[in-house]
Amino acid sequence: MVDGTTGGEGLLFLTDEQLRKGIEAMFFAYRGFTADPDRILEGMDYGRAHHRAIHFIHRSPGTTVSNLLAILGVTKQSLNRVLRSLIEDGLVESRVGKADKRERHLYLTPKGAELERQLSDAQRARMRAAYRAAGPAAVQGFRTVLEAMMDPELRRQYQGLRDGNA
Amino acid sequence: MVDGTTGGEGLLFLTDEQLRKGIEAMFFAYRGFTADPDRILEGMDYGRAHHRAIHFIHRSPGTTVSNLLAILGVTKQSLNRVLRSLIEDGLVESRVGKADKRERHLYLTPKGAELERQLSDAQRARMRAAYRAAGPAAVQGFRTVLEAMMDPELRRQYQGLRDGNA
DNA sequence: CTTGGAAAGTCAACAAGGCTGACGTAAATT
DNA sequence: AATTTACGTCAGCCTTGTTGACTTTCCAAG
Repeated sequence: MVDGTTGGEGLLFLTDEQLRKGIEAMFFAYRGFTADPDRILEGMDYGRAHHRAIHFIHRSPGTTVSNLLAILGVTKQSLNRVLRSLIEDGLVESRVGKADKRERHLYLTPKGAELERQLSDAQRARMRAAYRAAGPAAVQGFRTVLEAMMDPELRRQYQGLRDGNA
Repeated sequence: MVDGTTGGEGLLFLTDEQLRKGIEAMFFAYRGFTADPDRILEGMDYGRAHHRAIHFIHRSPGTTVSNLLAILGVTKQSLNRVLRSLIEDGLVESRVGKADKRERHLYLTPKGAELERQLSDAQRARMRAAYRAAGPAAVQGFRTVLEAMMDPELRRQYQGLRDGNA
């Protein structure tokens, strides 16, 4: 179907074989991407789901449960299980909203921030090594392709995200 | 720690903020990456684990269970459950090895190949759209960074993999 | 020929982290 | 006053990962 010779110019990067390579690169790279935090989390009572919650609360302090739900793309029951344990263990604080008292605003406690730092240090270290090895131009391309792979809705989450916290 | 001003030249791509963006890009992009096959699989009795097995059997017909184990990075009990259902349903064929009769060589049946095609068509379509939108230079960078992110052992799996099927 | 160990398969039990459905409560909105 | 929204929770289920124990088959070394 895609023969790479259609245009005669440089469409060889769109062959099925090149696409397969890209697909496998995503698979193997994602394993590396999660490996370090996973290693830190194992042994604690937490897993990848906790890491994700902590990450996004750190990034958007005061975010609501609804916002988090939209970003993470899980059900509230699933998120609640994770959040409950984090709150019980004193890593996350849940404050009733001032303007709208139905909402819960989420913050990392100092203890939560400490774990966040530990996890993201590990993840950033790998990322930094990869970036450094690949160079700025490659990083630019990396980000461009990833962005193009996202669902449009998630792309908006990724780019903007200043909305919703009016 | 990383201030981006150290060299005076172009190290801004190594700031913590840039790294965080990269981390989130991986997170959101991976969701898109798996979304289409997941959608096809839901309703069938299969999941992402079945997809992965089918993909790598398609790519390396005649591969052994051990090889697959090494590539997928799961326990044999986990893989076995998946493989068993695929074999029972007639998507995968397991042939006793000629040279070493302990080994099982795995092949897709026509029915298995048909599902593989369906799944990878969907995944490739998204990949192709992303590649096309980003352009060849970006794709080059994308692959370079992903490769740098892999664990060394997995990078070897990714690159080589003509071995092991003596 | 015997035996050690590798490859594969199987059973049981368990955990994380998804899901649906149903229900409750408080607060905001209409 | 009625409805909708935001959140929490209980119960139950599924997929996919895990460990541990055990068996069968088979190759290869002693």
